[in-house]
Amino acid sequence: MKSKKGLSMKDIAKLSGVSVATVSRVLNNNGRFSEETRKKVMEVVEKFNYQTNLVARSLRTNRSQIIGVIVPDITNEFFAAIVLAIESYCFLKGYSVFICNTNEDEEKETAYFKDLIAKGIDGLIYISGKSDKISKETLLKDIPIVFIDRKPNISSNDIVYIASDNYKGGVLATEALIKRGCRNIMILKDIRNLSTVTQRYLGYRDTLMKYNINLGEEYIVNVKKVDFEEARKAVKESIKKGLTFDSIFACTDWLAMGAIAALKEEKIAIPDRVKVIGFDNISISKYSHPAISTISQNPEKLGKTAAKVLLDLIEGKTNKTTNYILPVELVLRETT
Amino acid sequence: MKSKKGLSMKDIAKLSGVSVATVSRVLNNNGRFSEETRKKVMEVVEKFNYQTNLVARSLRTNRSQIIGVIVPDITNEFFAAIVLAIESYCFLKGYSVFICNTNEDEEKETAYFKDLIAKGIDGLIYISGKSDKISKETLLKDIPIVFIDRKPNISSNDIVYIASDNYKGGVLATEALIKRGCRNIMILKDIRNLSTVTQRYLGYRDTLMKYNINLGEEYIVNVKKVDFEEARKAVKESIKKGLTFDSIFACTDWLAMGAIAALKEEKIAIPDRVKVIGFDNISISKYSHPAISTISQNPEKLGKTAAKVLLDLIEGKTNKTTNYILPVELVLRETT
DNA sequence: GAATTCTGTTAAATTTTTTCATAAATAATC
DNA sequence: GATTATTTATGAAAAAATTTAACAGAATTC
Repeated sequence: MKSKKGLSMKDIAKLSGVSVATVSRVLNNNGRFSEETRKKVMEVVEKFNYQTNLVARSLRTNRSQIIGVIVPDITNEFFAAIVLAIESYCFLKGYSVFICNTNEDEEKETAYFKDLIAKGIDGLIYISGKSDKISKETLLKDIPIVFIDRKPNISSNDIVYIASDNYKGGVLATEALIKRGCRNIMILKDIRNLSTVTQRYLGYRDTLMKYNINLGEEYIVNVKKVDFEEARKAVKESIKKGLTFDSIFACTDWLAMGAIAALKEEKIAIPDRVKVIGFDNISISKYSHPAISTISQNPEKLGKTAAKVLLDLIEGKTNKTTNYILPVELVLRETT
Repeated sequence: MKSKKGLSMKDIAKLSGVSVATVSRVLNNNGRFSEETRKKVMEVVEKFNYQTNLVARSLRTNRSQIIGVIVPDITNEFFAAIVLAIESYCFLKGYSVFICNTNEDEEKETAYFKDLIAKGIDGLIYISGKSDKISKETLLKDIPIVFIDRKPNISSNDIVYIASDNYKGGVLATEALIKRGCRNIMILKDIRNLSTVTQRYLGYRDTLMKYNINLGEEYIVNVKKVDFEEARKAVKESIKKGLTFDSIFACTDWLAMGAIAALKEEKIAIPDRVKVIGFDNISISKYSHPAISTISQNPEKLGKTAAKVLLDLIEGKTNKTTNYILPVELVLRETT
């Protein structure tokens, strides 16, 4: 693959009869030059459709106008929406984004992180990553980092954390069920204690306490993976064990989907005998049957906020390290 | 944001008492060096966790180990699955990917294309892009390009086209409906004549002909946008107009979703009075009510194939410009 | 003693930005 | 109006980190 290399500044300089430095000055509107030379240079630039070699610029300036986004799974609608928002904002501001799917694989995360640094990214957005492993290395290079969704267990000047109000979401979901007469509320959640899930759980727990509801450990049903099948099996098992519950707070819409499948199979009427509420408000929750009540997050806002904060940090427009907690909303549909 | 720049080869050279070139040779396992020096160098490299500056390498070698992916909307599950497959394969092979959402905006497409070239990408995957606008510029720089899904209206040595067998999909869908007794089959499709949709339509048309079914123009219902609401409105309008149809072939699952919503609102029984079949087999089609029969594509295979072909082209392992048409499958569910 | 092999050094190349120096033009001073 | 001071425009050269090619010296083999 021989590549017909494009013109370089040197060529432009020669063609327009000035020095390389002058071309650079004109192109970047930086330093002094006469109107006359500007015109001369720009004519040649346009005639030959000259494009700056961004690799060379990056080497020289140590700035790349590139950020990295590390995300578990872009196939997940919620993450995809966040990424889209990041990408859109970055495009507007002249940044490109490296997309890095980790599938929660720590090794892949570390490998990507190193590679991104070596490629000279200006900043990094970490969506729900494992976040602990890289802490030390991260802090050595100091590019700004923004965490979305999952809280990092490290802190630094250049680190910001952005998430939805998961605690409030847990409260809203639980209260919605209690207001509809439920007392035996099962919570269906990821077994790993991710900050997001933990917050939702705490909202649930505190709300039960507030209403003087006391439930045994068996009402906390953990699944190994946030996945339709896992949820279906777990709920089915609880039914088989004879657990009496009148509602399920699923910490994810996909878990809710699985729970509903189990209930249907057992011919348990929704919402009459058991009510269900999910979390995330992914599109499927609206169109599945029955339509799932849920707590909606705003992934666009999460993504845009993250991108904005990161770019501001990169460009030195801010250096405050405040965290952002975005509001959630209760969406009532047919399962409650 | 002062950046504590990492060590350079020069530092490693100094620290291990050899020359820069020697360090390079050791690191790239290129040229000759003694085992002794190798050890000396690697010790220092590991001790200080040296990372090659990929920007400098890229500048010198004119190779970046980066590819670009231009995609209309990563939020679309089908595209997301393709992108994930691309990314996974690239990661395995040591490439990173720039993700570029265009939202079908031609200007954004062109801007991204230029930027990607300036950033020195080694190759490009175009998913269902507008593909015509950039043709000339594309061919000037000669990096290999692989098109997925939508057929480019240009051809070149370095261009490959990969898609599902959309024609066959159209045939399968239409035959499935005919076999279930349908004769008045509406086709619901995107008004833009994208190669994918056109192929599906031709499959439909030819199948009707094969079975001697003759339908008026009014059975071809076009929507401006592939979108739930558009489909709902369009189908509703056809009903109001008094069109008699016993089935709908929707060229996309999302269109099928909208069609079903319209039918439900009009209290038309599915599949008893009207059967529906979609295209793509996105996850929602399985879980919506009634579950949608559809033609399944294999986005993972599309993405992986595209990535493999592109990387082979980049690395000169192949230079054949064959196109790939991947098989589709009929998935029967409740709407037929 | 010549040819071959091995090892390491030096210098050039990639493209852009920046610093420094010089030349030219303009303004300020007496 | 001549001299100095200031401003403006431009070019030359260095720097950024790496790879590669040319080269030189030493060791080995024939």
